[in-house]
Amino acid sequence: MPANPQNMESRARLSAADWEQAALDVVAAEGVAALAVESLARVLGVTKGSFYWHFPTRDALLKAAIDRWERRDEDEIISQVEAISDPRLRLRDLFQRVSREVQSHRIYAALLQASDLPLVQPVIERISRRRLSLLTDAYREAGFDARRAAHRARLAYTAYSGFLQLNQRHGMPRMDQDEYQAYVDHVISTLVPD
Amino acid sequence: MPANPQNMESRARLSAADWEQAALDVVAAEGVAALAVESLARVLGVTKGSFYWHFPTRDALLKAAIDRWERRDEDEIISQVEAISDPRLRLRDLFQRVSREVQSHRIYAALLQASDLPLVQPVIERISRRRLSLLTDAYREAGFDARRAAHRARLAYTAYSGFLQLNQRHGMPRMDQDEYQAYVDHVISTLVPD
DNA sequence: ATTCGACCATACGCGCAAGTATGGTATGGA
DNA sequence: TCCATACCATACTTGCGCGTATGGTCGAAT
Repeated sequence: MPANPQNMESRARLSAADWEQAALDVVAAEGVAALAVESLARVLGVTKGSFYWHFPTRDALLKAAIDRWERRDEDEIISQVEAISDPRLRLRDLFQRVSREVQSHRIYAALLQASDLPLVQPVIERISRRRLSLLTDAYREAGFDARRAAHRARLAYTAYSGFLQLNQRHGMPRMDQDEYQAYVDHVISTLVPD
Repeated sequence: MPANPQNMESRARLSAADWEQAALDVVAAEGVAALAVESLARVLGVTKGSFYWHFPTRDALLKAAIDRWERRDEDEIISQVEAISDPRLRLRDLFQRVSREVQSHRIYAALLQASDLPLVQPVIERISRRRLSLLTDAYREAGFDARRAAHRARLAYTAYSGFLQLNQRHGMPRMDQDEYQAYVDHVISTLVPD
C-alpha cells in the first residue's frame, strides 16, 4: 500500500477537484478571461487530453470552480458572523473580518469584472442579494427602520465592492498596512452606529 | 448646394467621429468586449473596408472613442461643480448631479469592467485619481483633516463605482425612481457633513 | 469632361483557443 | 498474470474576429 496519493505533492494523476482548485487560482490571479484550458493544463503539468476527460467544456470547469468557491468561503464567513448577537458588534466584526480576508475577495472581484458573462451573472446576483440582506438585517436589528436599513446596507456593500474593484485589482492610490487599517476604521465609524 | 450633409439622418459617407460615437454606444450598451469592427460596421450600414480606412486597428478606435468620452463628459461636469464655492453645497450638488447622469456612467462602468485591458487601465487610473482628489479637496475645505478627507473621499468614490457595478449594469435589487432618490439622499446625509 | 482622392465592397489570410478523434500507459483487482 | 478502467498525449478540425489586398464608386475641383 503506497502513501496516500491524495497528499503527494506532485501526483501523477489528477482529479476534477484539482482542476477546479487550479482554475480558482488562475481566476484569482489573472481574472476569468485568463482561464484557458491549454495554459491551465501546462500549469498542472499535463495536456488538454486530460482536461476533456474530467470536464466536457471550459464553461463546465468555470461553473464547477465557482460553485466550489461559493460553497466554501461563503457559508463559512457568514455562519461565523451570525453567531454574534449584538448587531453593532456584529457589523464591526464583519467589516474587520472582511478587511483581512484576501484570496476569497480576489475571486469575487474577478467575478464582478466578468459579470457580463451569462455564466457568472446569476452567481453575482445571488451572492450580492445574500450579503445585502445580511447587512440589512443587521442594520434593522441595530434600530434602523426598514428603509434606512436597506439604504445603509446598500451603501456599505457598494463601498465594499467598489473598493475591491479600484484597489484590490489594479492598485489605485496604494495604501500601506497602517493606512489601510485606518481606512477600515473610518468606514466603520462612518457606516456603523455607535 | 445640397442640404448640410452633416445632419442628414442616413449619410452615405462616414467620418472617424461617427465611428467613435457608434463605438461609445456599443460600449455603453454591451461593454468593451462587445466592440467588434464587423458588427459595428453592420450597425452603421457599411463593411469593414470602411472602418480600416478611418482607423488602423480596433484598439485605435477604442482609444479614440474613450478619449472623446473623457474630454466631453469629464471636463464638463467637473468644471460645473468647481464653480460652487461652499464645499458642502458643492458635494451635495455633485452627488445629485452624478445621480442623474446616465449614459456617461454606463461607459465608465463598462470601462471599469474592462480595466484589465492595458488600453483602458491607465484611463481608469487617471480618471479615478482626478475624481478622488476632487472629493478630497472638497472634504478638506469642509473642515476634514487631510487623513479623514482622503478616507471619506475614498469611501464616497468606492460607493459610487460599486453602485455602478451592481445596479447600473445588471440590475441588482432594482429600485424605482422614488426609492432611488431616497437612496441618494441617504448617501448624502451619511457622507456629507451638515 | 476628366481626374483625383475620399470612402467603401469583396475576398482572402491568419492566429488563437475550444473542442474532437484516437491511441497510449499505468494501476488495481480478479 | 492479465484485463479493464482511469487518466493522459498527440494530432487534428473548427469558428471567430482581426487585419490585408485590391479594386470599385461618387463627388468635387480643374
